[in-house]
Amino acid sequence: MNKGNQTRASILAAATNLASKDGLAGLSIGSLAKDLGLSKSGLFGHFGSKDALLMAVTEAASERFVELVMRPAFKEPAGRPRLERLFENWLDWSESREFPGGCPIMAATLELDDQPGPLRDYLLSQQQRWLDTIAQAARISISVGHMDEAVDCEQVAFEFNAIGFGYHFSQRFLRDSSARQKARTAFRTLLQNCAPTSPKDGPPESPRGAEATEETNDE
Amino acid sequence: MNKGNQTRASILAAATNLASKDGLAGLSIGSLAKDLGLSKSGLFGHFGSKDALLMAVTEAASERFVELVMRPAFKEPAGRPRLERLFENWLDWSESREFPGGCPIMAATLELDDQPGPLRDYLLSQQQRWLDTIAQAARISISVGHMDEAVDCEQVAFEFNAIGFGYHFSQRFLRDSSARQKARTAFRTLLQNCAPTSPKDGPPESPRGAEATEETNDE
DNA sequence: TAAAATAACGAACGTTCGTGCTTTTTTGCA
DNA sequence: TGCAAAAAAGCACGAACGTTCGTTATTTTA
Repeated sequence: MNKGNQTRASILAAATNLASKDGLAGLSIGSLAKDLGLSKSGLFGHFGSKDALLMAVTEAASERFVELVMRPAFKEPAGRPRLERLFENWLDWSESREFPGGCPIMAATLELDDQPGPLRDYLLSQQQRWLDTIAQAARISISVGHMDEAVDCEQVAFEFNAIGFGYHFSQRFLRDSSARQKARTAFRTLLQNCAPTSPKDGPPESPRGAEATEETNDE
Repeated sequence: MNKGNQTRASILAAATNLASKDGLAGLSIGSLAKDLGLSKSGLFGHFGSKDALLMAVTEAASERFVELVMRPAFKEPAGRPRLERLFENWLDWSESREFPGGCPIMAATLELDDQPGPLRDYLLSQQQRWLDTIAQAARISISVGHMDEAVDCEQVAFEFNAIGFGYHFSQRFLRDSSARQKARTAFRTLLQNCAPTSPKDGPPESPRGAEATEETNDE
């Protein structure tokens, strides 16, 4: 590996750390350079602009997410085990030592929800990919008989994701030490509600997500 | 009302707007003054420091939250209706025209999870109050027979909150037009899972939250 | 209506921001 | 070992940041 790419990588690592703690907006080239013992201009030369640096940080984190969270889950057998693995990997990722300030993608997502531009576009595509992966895993779960056919897979993805957000909030902001257990409990309930009508444990119940058109009073 | 308090109020309103879109970190006195047609120093004099301004914005939003979300829910009968009202009010609040960039409290929460100080302390106390309110409403629901006695109310608060976060994400970042419906569905499922063992509709099921000590492999 | 208090102003402070230049140092290859 | 290329540093810029100052204009109180 070149010297250039090498320091570029170390810059990205330090930048990820900083962005994790202070957000993308809180990431300044000056402080980043000081942390690394580099000059501002020397660091700057590696990326050409602040926006390019932010994009590079985001891309790096995103690729790492695929590597650590998504990819290993596909070694699990299709269906419920894969979904469970996706969930556990995500929690692990969220409290990884790699991100002392929490998942930078989630932080960036909430930071950029009203700031259009290529960075938001990229994040959006990645988030949709993530939700698609969950929904697709749910669809496979149905086809292998781990879930009821009436289950709404988009709804499952929504709730899967919601539990993750709730966990992140409880863990990082509230510092609730039982956050992970609560997230696990919520996730188990979610899967349980999706179980086929004749599972080996638990009584039958009405599967969720079948009520596409329902009575909604307002809106 | 004094002239001073009057402009102070208008400053707070404009600042809330700005913070809603760009986050607390993105709120600058210069741009705020320009928006209002004031001088920087004139605006500055009302608060004495940037931190004080941020705190004032947060307090104002928090008080408004109590007024618009929490308070009206207590006009509903105790139990399930109150919980439902809390939830709907929260969703309404989240997409209120008052906050073009989404709930500033939620944004601040995710922004400050690693920045200790009085502002974080205040937000933490408010968030805990919010979660306590939900848990307490669940406890009352049990006592009036709307929920099973085995229900873990802290767990309910966690999931209630998680659905709200998931909604905020889907609505504001993904721009998913069915976000609200998904959130409603998730919430209805949550309540359904908490129903007493002999409800008038739906088959019996194992109530949640009773598994305090369980097998957890790692961690 | 006169006096006291407050609100708002404009200019300037020192600092940090991102970003260009130019120069020096380091690296990798013939 | 010498030399071109790449990397890093140095310096400077214009703008924006939060903040302080002294002064003027406007309210409020007496």
